[in-house]
Amino acid sequence: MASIKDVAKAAGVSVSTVSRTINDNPFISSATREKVLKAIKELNYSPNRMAQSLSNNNSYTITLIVDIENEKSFYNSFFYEVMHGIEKVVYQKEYCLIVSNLNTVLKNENVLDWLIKGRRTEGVILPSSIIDSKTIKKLKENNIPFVSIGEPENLRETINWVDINNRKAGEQAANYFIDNHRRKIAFIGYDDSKVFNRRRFEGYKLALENNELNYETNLVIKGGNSKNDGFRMMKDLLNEKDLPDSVICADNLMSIGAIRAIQESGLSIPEDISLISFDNSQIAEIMYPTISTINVDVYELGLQSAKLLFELIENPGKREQELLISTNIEERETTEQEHQ
Amino acid sequence: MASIKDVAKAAGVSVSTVSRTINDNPFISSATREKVLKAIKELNYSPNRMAQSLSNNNSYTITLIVDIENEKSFYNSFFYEVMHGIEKVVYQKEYCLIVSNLNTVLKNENVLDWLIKGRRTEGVILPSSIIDSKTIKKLKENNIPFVSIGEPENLRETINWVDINNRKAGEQAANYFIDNHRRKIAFIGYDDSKVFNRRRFEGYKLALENNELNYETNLVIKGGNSKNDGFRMMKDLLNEKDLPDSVICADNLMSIGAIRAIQESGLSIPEDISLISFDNSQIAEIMYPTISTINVDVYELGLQSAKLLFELIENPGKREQELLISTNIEERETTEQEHQ
DNA sequence: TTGTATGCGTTATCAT
DNA sequence: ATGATAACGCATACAA
Repeated sequence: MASIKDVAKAAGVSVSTVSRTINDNPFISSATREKVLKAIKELNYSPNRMAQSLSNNNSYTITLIVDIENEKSFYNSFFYEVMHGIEKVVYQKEYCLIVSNLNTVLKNENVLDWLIKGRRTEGVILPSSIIDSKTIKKLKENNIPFVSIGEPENLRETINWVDINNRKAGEQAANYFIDNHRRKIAFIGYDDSKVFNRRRFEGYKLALENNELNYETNLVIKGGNSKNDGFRMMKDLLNEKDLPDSVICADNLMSIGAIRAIQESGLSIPEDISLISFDNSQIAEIMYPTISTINVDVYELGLQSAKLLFELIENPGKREQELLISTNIEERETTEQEHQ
Repeated sequence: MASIKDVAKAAGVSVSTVSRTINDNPFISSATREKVLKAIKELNYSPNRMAQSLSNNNSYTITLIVDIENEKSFYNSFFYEVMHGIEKVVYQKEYCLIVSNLNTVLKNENVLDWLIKGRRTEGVILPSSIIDSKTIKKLKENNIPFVSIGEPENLRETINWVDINNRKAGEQAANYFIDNHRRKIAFIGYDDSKVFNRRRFEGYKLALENNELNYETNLVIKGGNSKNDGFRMMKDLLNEKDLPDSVICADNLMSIGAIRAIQESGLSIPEDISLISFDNSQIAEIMYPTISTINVDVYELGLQSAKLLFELIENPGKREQELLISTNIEERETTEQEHQ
């Protein structure tokens, strides 16, 4: 493989001149530039990134830490979509994207420490779930810019983060029903241990209040996100004396069980009970009936995270930012479109 | 950040000695080793990977090229699961995994060229779909070991590849039905433009022949893999005079439509028609009924690919290998377990 | 505008 | 067993 020296020799100039040509240095005559460019082409030369890295003290690499509880739990393709958004901007910047699992351990330390100590990354994008004061301290001490995927919780420090606008999303869901003359809007799968879930619930409540609707506690069911959870919660709801005319599922999987419960009870969707869920995956489209959702653009989430990260890399000392990605409603068969 | 020089100074030895200590060189007295180790700990020293890369001419990085037709088509989490398998072995080897999209373009060249020319990768794992003679030539010329995810097609060259044992999988599906005294086994979604699909079909045929069952062409329906495809194909099948007693879906999504069609016709699953599909995702588990599948271990596929890649990296000139990952049957509600 | 020399942090060769 | 030094490929301060 040709090195910068070979090019210099071939072009009859010094290595510095070649280096300047590569890096678009303005102080170079167009005559010699042509010579150099010609030699570069003839030798099929391309700078060695490793050497550039060492010289510039820049790894030209950013890292995505992915949060997988265990090897078999990657059902949820959330991070995969996030990754593609990130990828887009990273390669545009001529950086590389390295991906690693949160619980990878190397030489008795976690990947993040390993990457930082090896000077292999210029910035990191990581899930809010793993961010604590210790991690923040470490990253800051090493001057590694980072952005959190998801709103962090229980944190004294202000950090940069990007998330879906879940409060607005909850509001959107409730407003949609209200616009469609639904008045008894249930919210199932409420789980206040998860920020995104709590935010959606807040939005739901807010929309009710803004429309002077009563907030009925018996229409809010707490629970998890499995299909069985959804089934049970919906059953509970259907056992009440007065039924809801619409349901917001706080997360995606539970909606499948909930729909099943409604169908089993003999009620029809969307006529008797209209249903909306939150999603970004194919599930909503493959079910019978297809599920109306507040569409969550996870690709955009990744894209914006990466953009923010590069802003931090390029302008150190920038103020912390919080960014919320807006959602939109995707009407499918579990809702009807009366209001249009 | 402390460099090897700082450590040398602190320990009162030369940089060579420190380097030897780091690299477990045997010709070093335990006394000085202790001194060096102590200094390393005190200075919190860690070797700079960029410098090691330059000196050793090793990027300590391997690349996964992911095949995404467009930004919105990452529904299928196939590559995400593959990635986790790869990740596992890559970091075990203290390498990094960089991930990039197939159609990323940099400086008028594709990522692969860019990575190779920048000496940023020691090996690459890429989908069979993008492997052609030109790509092979390029990789071989640059001495970059590579392994294909999936059996390649229309290739003169022999290359290293890993795939699911799809023929065996097809056989497994058919044999399962045969063992359960099903005799009219349909195969829907046959698509001979896809290797994995064709292999499954071959296995299906093989199992029939081995059991002296008639191969009935009207029980084989060609088609795609959408839920609507599945619905239509199953409808076609149900319009025949003699119905199948069991159905093998050549791919996952179509099974959802197929099940729907059976249900609409008033037949029951699995009593009247038993159904099996191929999958590795959550879909099979969230449907009503849950779908029996030939379980495809995509994580293992990634893991083995990476293992093979490192074998190639460590033993250049090794003979080409083909590796098939075996499948197993996951019985769920669309089949009954008579044979046990 | 161009060239020379030095440094980036390692490893490897050759002494000792 | 240890040390001095060149080399890896590039960027840059300084000199010309």
